[in-house]
Amino acid sequence: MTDVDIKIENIVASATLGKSIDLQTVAEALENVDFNREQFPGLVYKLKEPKTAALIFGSGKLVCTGAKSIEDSKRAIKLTVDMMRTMDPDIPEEFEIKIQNIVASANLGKPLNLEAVALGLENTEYEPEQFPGLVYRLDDPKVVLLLFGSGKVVCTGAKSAEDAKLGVEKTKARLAELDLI
Amino acid sequence: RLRKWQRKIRISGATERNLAFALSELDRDSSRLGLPRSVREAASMVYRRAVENKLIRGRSIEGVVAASLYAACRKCNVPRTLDEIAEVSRVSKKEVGRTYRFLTRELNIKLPPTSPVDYVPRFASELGLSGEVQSKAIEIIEMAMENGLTSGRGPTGVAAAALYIASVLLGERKTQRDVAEVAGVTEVTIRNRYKELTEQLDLGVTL
DNA sequence: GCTTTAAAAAGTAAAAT
DNA sequence: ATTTTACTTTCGAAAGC
Repeated sequence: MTDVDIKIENIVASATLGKSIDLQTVAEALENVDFNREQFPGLVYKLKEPKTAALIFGSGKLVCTGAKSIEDSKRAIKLTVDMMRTMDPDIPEEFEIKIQNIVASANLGKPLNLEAVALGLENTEYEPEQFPGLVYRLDDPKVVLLLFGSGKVVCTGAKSAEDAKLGVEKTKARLAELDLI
Repeated sequence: RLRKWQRKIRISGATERNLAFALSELDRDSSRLGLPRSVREAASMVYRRAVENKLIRGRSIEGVVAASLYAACRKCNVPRTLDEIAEVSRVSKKEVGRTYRFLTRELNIKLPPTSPVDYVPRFASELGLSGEVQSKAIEIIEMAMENGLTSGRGPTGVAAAALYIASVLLGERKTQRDVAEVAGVTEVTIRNRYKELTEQLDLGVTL
């Protein structure tokens, strides 16, 4: 009844190094880097393994996106910071990493009649003219789901894998409760 | 007190000016879209309610007018797409959509997603198709809805494909290109929709 | 609100073959 | 006419306009 397989598709995490960074120096030392201060204050650093992209800021804070597991996300951040430390030895070894958002996909198994779901389910937005998915906002856990006619689902906004899974399970239970699935 | 009174006059003057501007903007957009007076009145009602609830703050009058008109069209079952609204107003599609969501939420306006059926009369008349073809198209759309073939699909694409099929079935054939043009979708979309409809519904004819 | 990043879902669009 | 690329929606953090 509550068995739903979730696949983590993307993780966004942030870290604070506690020391300001000279982005210009980093930008000049590496090739696989994008940096346009006028366009965006962060320097973009991409890793092939794990396949991620890091946004590094002058304040010493950074954001990592693209990882498919929490472990990979942390590993990518450590690799990125190690790279930065080769240019600035003062960057600390220990720093905090916070998972900010987890995007996961799942399949409810049966197709959904989105028109019916839009009428029966609460807190939904469904505008097929603009997007094929129905937006469903859950309060607990505080996540947002995109429901598709195929029965496939995307859950985003979760801070933990547990919440992402819980979000999908609660959605499935609510749909069953309303006889919409 | 005198000053307070003067400010009030100044403010109400500005309020009236803004309302006059909004209504002229509404008239301009409405006439460009060829909308009947009843829809304009419905839109002005939405706009006035937005003003009463102080929903204009931080938003442009043009944007609120465009969103009010978009909502009124849907409520009156003579829908215009966000693209069409954006074209006649000087508001981007994104802004119209965002303001529409805001207004419907704040004013508790609950509108079901646009039905492809509501696009049939307009598209059909622009194509010069008969009432029989329209009825057949609506019949096809209702079958599609019952079989879950409209979930997630754009209403204009479904309406266009249904009209195309109906025109062929009743011997008033229109080209996919002509139907696509009035519906504002591509021929590929019509093709994809009619493939799905003819494959999954018993429409009795091989196209 | 915008800018930048990544990723899935499914529909639609535009450009390439 | 089919394939590829790309944009729509959702989320969050970062610094600054």
